[in-house]
Amino acid sequence: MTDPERLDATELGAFFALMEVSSLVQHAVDQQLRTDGGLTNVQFKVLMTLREAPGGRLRMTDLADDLVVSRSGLTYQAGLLEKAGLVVRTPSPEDERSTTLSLTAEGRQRIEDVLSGHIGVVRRLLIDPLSRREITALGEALTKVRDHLRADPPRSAAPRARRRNP
Amino acid sequence: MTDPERLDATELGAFFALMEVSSLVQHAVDQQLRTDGGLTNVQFKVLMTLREAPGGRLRMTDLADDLVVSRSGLTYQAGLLEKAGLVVRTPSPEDERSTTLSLTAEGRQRIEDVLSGHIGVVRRLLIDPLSRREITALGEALTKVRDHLRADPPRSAAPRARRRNP
DNA sequence: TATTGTTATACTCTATAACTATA
DNA sequence: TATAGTTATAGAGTATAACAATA
Repeated sequence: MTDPERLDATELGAFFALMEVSSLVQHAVDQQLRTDGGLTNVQFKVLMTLREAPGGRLRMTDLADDLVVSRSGLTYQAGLLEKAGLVVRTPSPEDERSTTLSLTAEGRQRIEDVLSGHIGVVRRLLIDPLSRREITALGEALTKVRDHLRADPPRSAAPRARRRNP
Repeated sequence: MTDPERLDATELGAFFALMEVSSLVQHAVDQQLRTDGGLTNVQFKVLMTLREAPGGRLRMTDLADDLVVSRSGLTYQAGLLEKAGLVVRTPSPEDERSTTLSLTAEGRQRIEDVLSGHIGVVRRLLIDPLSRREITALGEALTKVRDHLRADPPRSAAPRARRRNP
């Protein structure tokens, strides 16, 4: 199609706008999570992932894979969250090697405390400035890109080989 | 308009797609910069900002403001870049307190070495999957959001008060 | 032997505060 | 007094490798 080593003004504009907007939104969200719930973004993701999981619990390794972090990194974050009472670590009955990380009632409450502000930030910064039409167009374009990225993951984003009980 | 504490499926989809796409693209770009030029994203930004500046040079403080980092943080990065020969620090003649950071020939070359791969990644991941129409729509929506974000900066993203020689 | 999770450790990056030198 | 830049220092977070327990 076009020269692969060049981007025209429209293409470059879309790229720069994407990076700037996501960075500003991310920054605002980080701040909101910290202010409203004393959570970092990673910690929020841990809690949200647990909440989505059946029973609000996941094995450490599976969770680490979901979040694409090292197991030792997750151990560190789980320690912080457990100390805060938002999560508990319990040995798994079926496999004594495993640890199950479970959301506590406090953890669920913390998500509640934070979620409406979270949504508020997103709405105010990203949604409100756009017409319905533009939101749809934005979502469709980005979803298309995401599907391509997932189909052909850029090396480092590739999910780890998932070892399931054989 | 709508309930500020809720986002419908379309709105939520746009938000999630934005965060996932930007994160994957950022990750791919980081890797490309590291592989092709041994540069982190911050270092690349330093070099690019210098290249855009008249004479390829900027005062440390001005550069720190541009990049929204602390001066000590920039000192650290400037040290790395200088050790790599991509940049030189020279005392300013007009104001003996100031240090001017300048791009070296090597620094310019390094940008060249990295830039086509950089553009290639962006094209391959973000541009190629989209039609021309979609690229335009994406850029327009994001530009609109960006303009709003800049007009009403989310606290922490506010540019610092710029002290100019009074 | 392989896997789970933790620990010990090292490294990168960032920022705050103290400091030096100019203005 | 105020500003420019560096340095000393500390803190957060990440990962790799070694380890203990279990499969």
